[in-house]
Amino acid sequence: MVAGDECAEKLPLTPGQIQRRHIQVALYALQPSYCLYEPETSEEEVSLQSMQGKPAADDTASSQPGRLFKYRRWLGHWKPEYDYIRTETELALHAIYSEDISERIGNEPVVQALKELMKYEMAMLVSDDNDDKASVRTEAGSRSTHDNSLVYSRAAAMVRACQFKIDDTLQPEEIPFCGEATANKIKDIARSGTTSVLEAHRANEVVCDSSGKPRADTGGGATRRLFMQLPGVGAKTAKIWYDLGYRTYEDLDGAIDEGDVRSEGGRLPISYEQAFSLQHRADLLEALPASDLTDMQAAVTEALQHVTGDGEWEMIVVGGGRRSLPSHDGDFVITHPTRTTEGVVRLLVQRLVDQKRLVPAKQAMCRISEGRMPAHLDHMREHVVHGTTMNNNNIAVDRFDKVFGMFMTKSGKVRRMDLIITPHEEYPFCLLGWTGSKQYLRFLRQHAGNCNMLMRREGQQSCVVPQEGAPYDRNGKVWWPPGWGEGRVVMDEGDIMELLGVPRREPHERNCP
DNA sequence: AGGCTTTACG
DNA sequence: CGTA
DNA sequence: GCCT
Repeated sequence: MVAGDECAEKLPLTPGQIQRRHIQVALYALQPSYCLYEPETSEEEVSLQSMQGKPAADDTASSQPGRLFKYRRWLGHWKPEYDYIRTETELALHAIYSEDISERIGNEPVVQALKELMKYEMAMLVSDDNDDKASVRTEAGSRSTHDNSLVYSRAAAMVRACQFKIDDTLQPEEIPFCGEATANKIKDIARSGTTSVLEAHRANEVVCDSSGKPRADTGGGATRRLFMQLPGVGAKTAKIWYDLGYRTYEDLDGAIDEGDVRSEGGRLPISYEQAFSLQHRADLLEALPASDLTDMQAAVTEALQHVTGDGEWEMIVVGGGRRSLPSHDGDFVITHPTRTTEGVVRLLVQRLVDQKRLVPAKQAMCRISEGRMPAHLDHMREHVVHGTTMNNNNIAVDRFDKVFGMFMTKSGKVRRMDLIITPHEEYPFCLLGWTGSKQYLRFLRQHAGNCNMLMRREGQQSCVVPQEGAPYDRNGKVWWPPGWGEGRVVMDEGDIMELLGVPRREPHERNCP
């Protein structure tokens, strides 16, 4: 939007523009916690009042106050400042995503159906290796399965937050991210509990798009999704197995028993990691009882104590478990108030394997990644020094040290366990990022204007490391979002949300499916 | 017309 | 290729 | 497929 860009040069700022800046600050926050601060135009003191929603006098030309007012029934309430929210994404962050609520209202069955559709789309996600970027889009505007899974994911989230009971009188404009095609499916589901596309997937049939054309490579959805539930089996492998004619886990068992595996000259391509998952599928597909989480916590704490001689490590459950959902694995963030976390991962893994609590890499999935945040930081500094624009891509990747492995419980069960180790300064950001949900984070990132950061046409970018210094504008002048200043550091997740200009949400309120 | 995470590690 |  |  040309008008909007010019506006940014002049001020006063609209709430939307202000928030875009918070994002810059918070984004470094969000993922690896380093940020390219967007300088420019910021000598003015931004008043809290303007942040609260009074539009700048001249702003109404380029924005449309109240455009989202039609969603008030969905959100369940409305405040004057919402009139100045510009995007569905930002509005979405004002909702609460709690299973309890959608359950009580009666929309949870619709959520589950949409979620199931999303998973089928992910199972269809096999790189159609043919097209170069030029021919990616087929005429009708329908695109990749990834796009479709995004649609379902967002729709499922919107339905979970929806404050009214959905029935078959639903209109497309009533719920964000639900246009005609999605609204029709939702109506089907509300009426009958299912919809044709879903039934086709469940029956392993080829699926048609909204214009009625059969989509290529969409057969076998149910079977492919079944196979994909095994750790180490992705969309590609699932499709290969399906295409070879396997339909059940028992089929795969049989192939192995008969020595019909490819590594022995047979047909079935299966890695030892995948074979391990298949063998222990009963354990791995089970939801974890709380006792397993405490078991993991105790074993890991002991190991940390043993390899560092230090008992002050902090370890907290993240992932679905922290959002009070039953989960199929144990996710933990580990930090230490004073000690360096460098090099701890390897020692930790070694100890856990020695203690027979972690299945060694030779037998099953056990992946260790050592983060490279220092390298990343150097990289950014180099760009700042040279005044060049750094590719924003690097901001989005997670560079924490981590382990993805198979844990043995005391009761002899095999469970997936993820450990993420972070320096103490990064702790709140790491927590937020690993608590999810995935879709909540997508909204957060999109709101943060992830892309805008690299779209600076000119000028320098300042690199700001949280708690090492203040953000600057182009003139070297310090600029902080309202409520923030020199001495204040991010202490918890809520601070990050505040910097991003979105309401604070407890973990159980971030359950976008 | 083009954005929707993104990419390093094993 | 699969992982978060 | 939905949004800007």
